Amino acid sequence: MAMELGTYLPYLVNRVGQRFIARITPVLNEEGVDVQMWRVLIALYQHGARPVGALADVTSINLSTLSRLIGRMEGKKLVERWRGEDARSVIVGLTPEGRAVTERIVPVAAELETEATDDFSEAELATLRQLLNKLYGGMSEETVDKETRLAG
Amino acid sequence: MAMELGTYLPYLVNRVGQRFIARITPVLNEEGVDVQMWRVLIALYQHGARPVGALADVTSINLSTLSRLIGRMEGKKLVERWRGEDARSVIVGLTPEGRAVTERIVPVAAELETEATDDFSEAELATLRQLLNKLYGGMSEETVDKETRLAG
DNA sequence: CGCCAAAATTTGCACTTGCAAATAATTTTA
DNA sequence: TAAAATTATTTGCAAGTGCAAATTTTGGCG
Repeated sequence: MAMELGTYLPYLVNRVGQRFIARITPVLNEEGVDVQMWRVLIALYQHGARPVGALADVTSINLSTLSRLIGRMEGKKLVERWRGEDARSVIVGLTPEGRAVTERIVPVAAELETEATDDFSEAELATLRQLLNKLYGGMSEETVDKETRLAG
Repeated sequence: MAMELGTYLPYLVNRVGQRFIARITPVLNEEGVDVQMWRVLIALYQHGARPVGALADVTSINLSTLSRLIGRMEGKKLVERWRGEDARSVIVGLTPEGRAVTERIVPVAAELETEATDDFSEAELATLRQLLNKLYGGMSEETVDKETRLAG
C-alpha cells in the first residue's frame, strides 16, 4: 500500500465513531429515534436550546433537512420550537420527554464505552478524553466552502 | 444538566468525526464520490480486496445498500467485482482509478489533520493515534443484534 | 413607510437508504 | 444426489436527504 491510513486521525476517529454508531443504533430504534435525531438530542442536551441555524452549525446537518427533522421530532414530542428574542429566529429546545429519552440512552452509550475500554487504565482514558477535546477545539464549526478552502 | 456528555467517548469521538466529515465532503464531491463511497474506498485501500459481506462488516453498511453502492462505484470504474475462490462469494477490489482517486483525497484529509492538530506536540499526536487504535481494537466488528445484547 | 437583509420553512425533485422478501449461484451436509 | 445453508443480488416500498428556488416572518435602515 502506498499510504498508511492507520496514522491519519480523520480515518482513526471515524472508524471508531462508526463502530459506536453501529452499536448504539438498535438502542436508538427501540426508543423510536434515528441517528440524526440522536445527534440533535445530544447537541441540545449539551448546549441547551438554540436557534435552528446554530443547531445546523454544531450538527453539520443541512438546514432544510434539519428543519424537517425537527418537525418530525416535534411530532414525537422530543423537542419544541418557539420564537427567539430576535423573532426572526426560532429556538429549538428539548421537551421534558426529549430530555428523558436522552437520559435513558446516554447510559447505554456509557456501557459501550466501558466495554470498549476494558483494558484502558484510568490515566489512558483521561488522556484520550483530553486529547479528543483538544482536537475538537482545534476545529472551527463553520463549514468551509470551496472558495475559502482554495484560497487558504 | 444532569449528565455531562463531555466525558463520554462515543460522544467525543463522533463529534470530532462529524467535523472531519463536514470538512472532507466538498473534496469528495469534487472527485465525484459521496461519503459512503469514500468509506468503501478507504476500507478497500486499507484492507485490500474483500468479499462483499466482509466489506459490509468493516464498513457497517447494510448489505443490500452496499450491493447497490458497489454497483454505482463500479459504474464509475472505482471498484471491480469478481468471483471468489469460494465461488459463492464476490470479491470487491479497487481499480487503478479507484486507488488513484483515494490517493488524491487522502492527502487532503492529512491537511485537515494538520490544521486541527496545530497545537499538538508530536508526543500528543502519537499518543492519540495509539489510543484510538487501541480503542478500535476493543470493539469487535460484528453487529450486535438485539437478542445478543439483551442476553449480555 | 418602503426596501433590503436575515432566519426559517416549504416545495419539488432526484437519489439514497434500510428492511423484508424473493431469487440466484455455489457449497456443504445428510 | 437431494436438501439445506451460505453469499450476493434484486425488487418493492416507505422514508430520509441534499440542493435550489420560492415564500414567510421579522428586523434594521434610509
